[in-house]
Amino acid sequence: MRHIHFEITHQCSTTRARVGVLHTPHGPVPTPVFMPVGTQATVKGLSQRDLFDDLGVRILLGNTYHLYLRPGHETIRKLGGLHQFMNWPGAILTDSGGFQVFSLSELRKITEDGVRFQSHLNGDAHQFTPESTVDVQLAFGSDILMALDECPPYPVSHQYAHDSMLRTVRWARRADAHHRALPAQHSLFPIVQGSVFPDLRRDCAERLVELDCDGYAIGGLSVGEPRPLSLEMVEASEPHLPRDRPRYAMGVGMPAELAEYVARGIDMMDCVLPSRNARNGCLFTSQGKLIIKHARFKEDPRPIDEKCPCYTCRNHSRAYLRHLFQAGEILYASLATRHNIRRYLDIMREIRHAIQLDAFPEYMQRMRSAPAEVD
RNA sequence: GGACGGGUGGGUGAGCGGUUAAUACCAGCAGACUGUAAAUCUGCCGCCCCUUGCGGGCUACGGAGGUUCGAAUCCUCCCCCGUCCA
Repeated sequence: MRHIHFEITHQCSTTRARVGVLHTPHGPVPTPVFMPVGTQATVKGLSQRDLFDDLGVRILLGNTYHLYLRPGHETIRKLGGLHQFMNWPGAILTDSGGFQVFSLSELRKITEDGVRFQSHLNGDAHQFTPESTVDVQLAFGSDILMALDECPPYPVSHQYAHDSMLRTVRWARRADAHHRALPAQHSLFPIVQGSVFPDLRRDCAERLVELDCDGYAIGGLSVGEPRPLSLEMVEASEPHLPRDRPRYAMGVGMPAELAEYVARGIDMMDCVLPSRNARNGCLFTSQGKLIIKHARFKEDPRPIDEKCPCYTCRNHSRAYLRHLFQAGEILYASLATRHNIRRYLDIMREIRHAIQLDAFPEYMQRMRSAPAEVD
């Protein structure tokens, strides 16, 4: 029984890229798609109207660990689920908390049963298991649930990566079995791990495919490994995943890398870079990155990106945005985030368009020779 | 006129005989950020020199003298500022 149906409409004749539609209970999502990260039921700095109506976002991320701790999944369930709680009309994918195994490594302990977290909010202990994280995500009413996994750091030994990967597979089986036993209308994606070892990646993918899930994720990327390795790990995993299911590369990437992932068969990506970097003064443009706090923009009347059609670029100058940033004004975060998310979504639109025209390799060539930084 | 308190690097403000070119915060200038413990974090921040290293030189804690091997730190005088009493 397939709850999330994936329809492939175009395939690149040269690369492994494809264009399709992810049919979710909360509407269709054109792929390849970039999913903005809304960890705490909000993409920091933007309203749901900004995201859905203005930017055209159709799928967002939420986070199980954070929303379980606050406000609590039962609270969200009582308020009608995450969609109703945050008034989001589009689809929602929730991460399982597996990334917090990595990012909050000082505050957790891994056992065969699951992960015991010490809350970063108040120190309370909370046990996360493959089954409980499915339950929590079902309470949210997520369209796509992620299986609990262990995201190991980099570097890690082959032995550790191997043991960790097998545990992640066992957890995925438990999560899948638990999910199938419930009257869910949503889909559970397991996550391919294996650190930077191609043999483990392949092994992991092959084991997870036996679960016949609606989609598969490739995790454990961008945890400090050299950039090329991230792409190599996708190359090692993707051929072993079913061609007719969506593939989700978790936590990537820089603007110039998006097409690289798509070329390797990736349909879904998410990353905090556009939102976090926006707040920290790093803006992405068609001419490369622009650090808005640089003194050279103090009296620059131009928009962030002359070619960008976003609200921020149509209405405000670099000088004004720099002023807002320097002054610590809250409007800055909103305007900057709106621009960066728009930039990512525009790149994805360009990618889809290029694939539809079967001109994707040429598009990649242009992206590879694009400037890294605004001059 | 008198009595106290105080004048420190762009600002606020520590230090009160050597380890002080001088704590901290702010401002300023850069760097980082990849399934968000992040509107965060890191570095630089008197001038000059050597591409260099915990490198060298110069100038600096209101001003001028003095005590001392050594002073932002102690003494004398002067100039400012604040509070209080006339």
